[in-house]
Amino acid sequence: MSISEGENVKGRYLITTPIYYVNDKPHIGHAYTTIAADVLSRFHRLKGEQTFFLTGTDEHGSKVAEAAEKAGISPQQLCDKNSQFFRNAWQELNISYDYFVRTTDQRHIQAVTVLLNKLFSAKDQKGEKVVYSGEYSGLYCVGCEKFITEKDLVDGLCPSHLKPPQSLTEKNYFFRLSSYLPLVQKLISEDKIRILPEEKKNETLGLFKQGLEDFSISREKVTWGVTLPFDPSQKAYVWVDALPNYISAIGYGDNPEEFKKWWSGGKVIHLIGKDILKFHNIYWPAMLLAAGEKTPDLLFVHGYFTVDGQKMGKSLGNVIDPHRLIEKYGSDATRYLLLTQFPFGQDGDIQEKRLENKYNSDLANDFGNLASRVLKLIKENFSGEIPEPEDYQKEEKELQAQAVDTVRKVFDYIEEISINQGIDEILKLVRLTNRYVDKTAPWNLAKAGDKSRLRTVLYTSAETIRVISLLFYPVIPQKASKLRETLGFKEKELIPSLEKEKDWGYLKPGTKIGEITALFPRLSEKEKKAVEISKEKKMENQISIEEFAKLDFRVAKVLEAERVEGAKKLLKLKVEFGEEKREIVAGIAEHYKPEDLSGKTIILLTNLKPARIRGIESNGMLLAASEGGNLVLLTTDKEINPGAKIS
RNA sequence: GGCGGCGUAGCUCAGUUGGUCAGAGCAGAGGAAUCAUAAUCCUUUUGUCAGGGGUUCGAAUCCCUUCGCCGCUACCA
Repeated sequence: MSISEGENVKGRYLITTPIYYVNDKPHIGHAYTTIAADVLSRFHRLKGEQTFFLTGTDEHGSKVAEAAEKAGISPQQLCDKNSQFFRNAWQELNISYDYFVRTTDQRHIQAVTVLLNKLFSAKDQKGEKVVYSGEYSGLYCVGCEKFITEKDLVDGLCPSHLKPPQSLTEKNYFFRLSSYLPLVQKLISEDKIRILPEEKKNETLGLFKQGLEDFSISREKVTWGVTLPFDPSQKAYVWVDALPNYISAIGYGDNPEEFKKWWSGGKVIHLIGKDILKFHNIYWPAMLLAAGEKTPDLLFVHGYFTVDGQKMGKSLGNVIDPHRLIEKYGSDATRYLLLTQFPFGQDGDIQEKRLENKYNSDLANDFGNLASRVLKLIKENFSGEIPEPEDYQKEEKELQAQAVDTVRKVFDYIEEISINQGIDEILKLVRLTNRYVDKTAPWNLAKAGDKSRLRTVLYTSAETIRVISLLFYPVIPQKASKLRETLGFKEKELIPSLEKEKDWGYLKPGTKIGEITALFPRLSEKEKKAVEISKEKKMENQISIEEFAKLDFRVAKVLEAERVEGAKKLLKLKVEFGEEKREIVAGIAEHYKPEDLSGKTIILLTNLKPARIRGIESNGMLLAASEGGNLVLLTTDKEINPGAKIS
């Protein structure tokens, strides 16, 4: 057990995003996580810390194999193609990853093989084998030749083959998660594995209470995957294939020194979305412990967002392609806007209107215009050379103190992954500088011919803008560099360094400034409309008559009823309506005895998606009214034939 | 049903351990200024801090409870 050897070298970071499944196209959700990771990485590099920023694609699994077959190409070709989409998107967004891992890379496969062997030969504290063979049972579609989950079913049928799946059992290898749960739980509650935000830590700890079962690490029927070294008839299942990307990319399988440098020698930060919380917060540390490796230092779980109040989803057609935002706002502004819509770590809503507002107010009006006004004043009054400050007065000293203080605050926030607060501090400094410029009114000093005071004021303003360019660089790298170029920095200094320029006075008087252009041109009303996607907002909680008409309610008669074995609340009912007979399961056993039900007239929703409850398929839902602990069945006021439609 | 989270100005949200905590930004209104991307700066309206009860000298902040929303989960369907 090597948790104690995790004596971190200060200032070395491994920062990761999840690896994205190649069956998806890059969307705004992927972009969000990746941008955040990029911003964090750039902040650490700015501090001069060693940083390894890792992202990549997850490429195995039967879904990929299927998609490839459909497209008439090999799975590898499909992966090559789709993986490239992600790299293109990241290039557009200026993502500075150090390594792009692909689970179909030979080196990844090798690392997974090494890990699997390690796990296979590992024993837990009680001396039991960590990996054991067992049986996995699930719903299997013969057409697809794979297991499908209930969620994938449409009307109880496999959506691609329109056949009911069959229950099937296959041999699998399992990971003895149970042996590591107490330790993982302890590490999490003691913040040895830190989980942020705090709520997500609690949520994770809550999972332990619910009981977690050993999980399967292999599949027999899958062909596109990593072959188990100890059983060639099986492929590694997603979690033992995907999660190890974090170590394969830094040399777990082929470069122990490099691996050690980053993994045990650095602070490991995983950025994840809340959908994969359980796997990263529990499975992954457990696997690492079993393999004798250090557990991650920090798991940051960020939120999900809705778009204009609606969940994002392919079916809803409101998936935002990062391209569109980049076209409208540019790469830097897109980065800024996505990160500032809501606190990192919470769920939030993205609204076109708010993106526009924020672009204009923060970036164009506050920041861009500040740079413009100050630089133009320098150009006009000092023929484009940074003036030499003379006598710093109270106003200057205050602004200086604020600027220096902001640098400290921003880095403090970033250390805690509070990206929003960090950015907010930068914006505060921008506003402060605008206020300073207004208060000192350099244009009046120019008119009055007070050159001495004017020099001091303009130098102070420009120098503060330089500090802002330093702090803003990780968020908006291109624009920040552009601004630095205008401030007169040469190539090597376009990328700032905290060490060199954290103190006041880095900007050298006499430096010739460059050509002044608008950093973030304001969006005109026309441009706003050009890309608008707003749709009629539906009244919440109201449905249309068409929607109601989709519900097929019928009068039905109960033929027989019986208890469901082992279930307190469930009854299995045979019902009849019109010509049709059906079996449904209803949770009414605590209120109705089976013998009282036969012959009863009920109201049945007939076109509800079937569901398996306690192994029995239920093909409809009867209506009942409940209040507190009371429940009564709905029936008809007078006799009517079963099958009668209700509307 | 269980577990967890959330509910603070029109909007997005800050409010560590209870005592200037009733705030910021945006939007709205009025004004100043004119260097600047018609940008900036100043002033300003709205809040039973979801409702109720309790602990306390004192609670948005702790406890109980009700309501609403969200997530996971279950013998909901």
